[in-house]
Amino acid sequence: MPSSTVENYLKCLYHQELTTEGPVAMGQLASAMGVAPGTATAMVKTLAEAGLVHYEPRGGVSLNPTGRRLALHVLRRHRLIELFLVQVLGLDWSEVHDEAEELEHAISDKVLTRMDALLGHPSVDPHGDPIPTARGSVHTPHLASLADCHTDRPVRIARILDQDPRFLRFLDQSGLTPGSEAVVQNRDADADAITLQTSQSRQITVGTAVAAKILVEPAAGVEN
Amino acid sequence: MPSSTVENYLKCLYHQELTTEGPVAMGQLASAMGVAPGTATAMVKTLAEAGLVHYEPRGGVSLNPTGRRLALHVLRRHRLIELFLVQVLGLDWSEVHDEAEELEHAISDKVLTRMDALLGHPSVDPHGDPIPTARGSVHTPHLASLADCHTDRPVRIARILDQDPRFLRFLDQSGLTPGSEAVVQNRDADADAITLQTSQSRQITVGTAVAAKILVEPAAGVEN
DNA sequence: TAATATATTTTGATTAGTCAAAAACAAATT
DNA sequence: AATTTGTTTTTGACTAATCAAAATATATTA
Ligand SMILES: [Mn+2]
Ligand SMILES: [Mn+2]
Ligand SMILES: [Mn+2]
Ligand SMILES: [Mn+2]
Repeated sequence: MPSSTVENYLKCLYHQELTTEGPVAMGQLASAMGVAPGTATAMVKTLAEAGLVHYEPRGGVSLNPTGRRLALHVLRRHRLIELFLVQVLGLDWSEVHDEAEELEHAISDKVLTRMDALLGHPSVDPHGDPIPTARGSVHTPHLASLADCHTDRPVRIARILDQDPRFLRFLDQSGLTPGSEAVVQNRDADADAITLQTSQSRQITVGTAVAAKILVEPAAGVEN
Repeated sequence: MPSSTVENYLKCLYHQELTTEGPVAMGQLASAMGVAPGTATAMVKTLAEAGLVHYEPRGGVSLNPTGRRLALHVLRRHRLIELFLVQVLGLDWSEVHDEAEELEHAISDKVLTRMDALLGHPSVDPHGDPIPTARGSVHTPHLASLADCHTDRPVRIARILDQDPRFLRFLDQSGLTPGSEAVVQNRDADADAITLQTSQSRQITVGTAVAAKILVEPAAGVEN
């Protein structure tokens, strides 16, 4: 069975591929994994050896179907665990990512199946990230962000593209958690500022970089 | 932080010390851990180096206070996880030991604390094994076994000294799970046989080796 | 006491994962 | 076309955990 190191590399490659067209460069993988470049090269060779990726020296690396299936299985474990920790054990959504990063390698399929059932076969985790199915498919609807959605129309926060605990706690404080609603009132490109009204009628201003990490969908009952 | 290998060795030493007077021999540790003798020697040296055990070459090894505290902490995690898996996720008591053997190294104190609270600060795990407290004390009442308790008096199964799934499923089938009651009707030393009546009025005969692994206490309402 | 058996330790290797730094390559710039 | 820059790969080394087999120490037995 794959080591937790292998699982982490595969998951990392999966994430990198989502935001990269074509193969992933060694440098990109190395910095995403927080290892030296040579370490990434060595590891990618063993992943290729194990039949999990396609590797072209100096041409980058990409998951093959086997590797992608495994990556999605790890991701499923990760996200179900996160939701479990929040829903069943009452941990804060800002702290579950790091916990899940360890537990995803230790939990058996039997336990995972029970957790999934207990949670009612959920489709998204506490951050709104989609949970891959047991058969390895992910449904990732295209969502606008606060940086590019309609203004003056109620939207519901659907997904947060950042796991940083500080940032998540800030969103909590601001009432910008998945499920809550908001309206973008103004975008000032020069000032890099986006002003919005939360459902608690608070007015908040954030920069574009932050707004782009907050994905939204039209609020319930609102036609797009 | 200690590696999971270190944690396993410490836990193993703790168990061995319970049934050994004086230091634990290298051979005993090696076979309990399922490693070659030389591996045990090497590992014990690094444990001594790390200030967790006292090691006398050719004289055996024993936990020091630091090592024992750590061992008990791992044991606490192990047993709370077992109970959690049974009570919250509905796994069978015969399969939780192996699961816990992995999870005990992956779970944080924060998660452990939540599990403990959710379970109502339990004192024993699904096998009746006492759960060490967070401060590292274990209450291990002296219990008779079916091999040496009174005959013709109702007893309650309190603890099972074997984690083997096959054995645990056999006990399940026989109605000899912790909490259930039984009466020893007859002991035949020559035949190595102990006959008992279960609370479902079934008659069961087991050998001494098995009876010795089933610890009991006087049934409720019965004066000793 | 000497010989033998048993347990323990040492030695030399192996595997997974890592780093630092040198070498090689590819791309961009002059 | 030649040089500079940036990226990738290679090399040599290290740590944790392990094994097999040789060497050594201790106990047992004769
Ligand atoms: Mn991980
Ligand atoms: Mn998540
Ligand atoms: Mn373990
Ligand atoms: Mn147990």
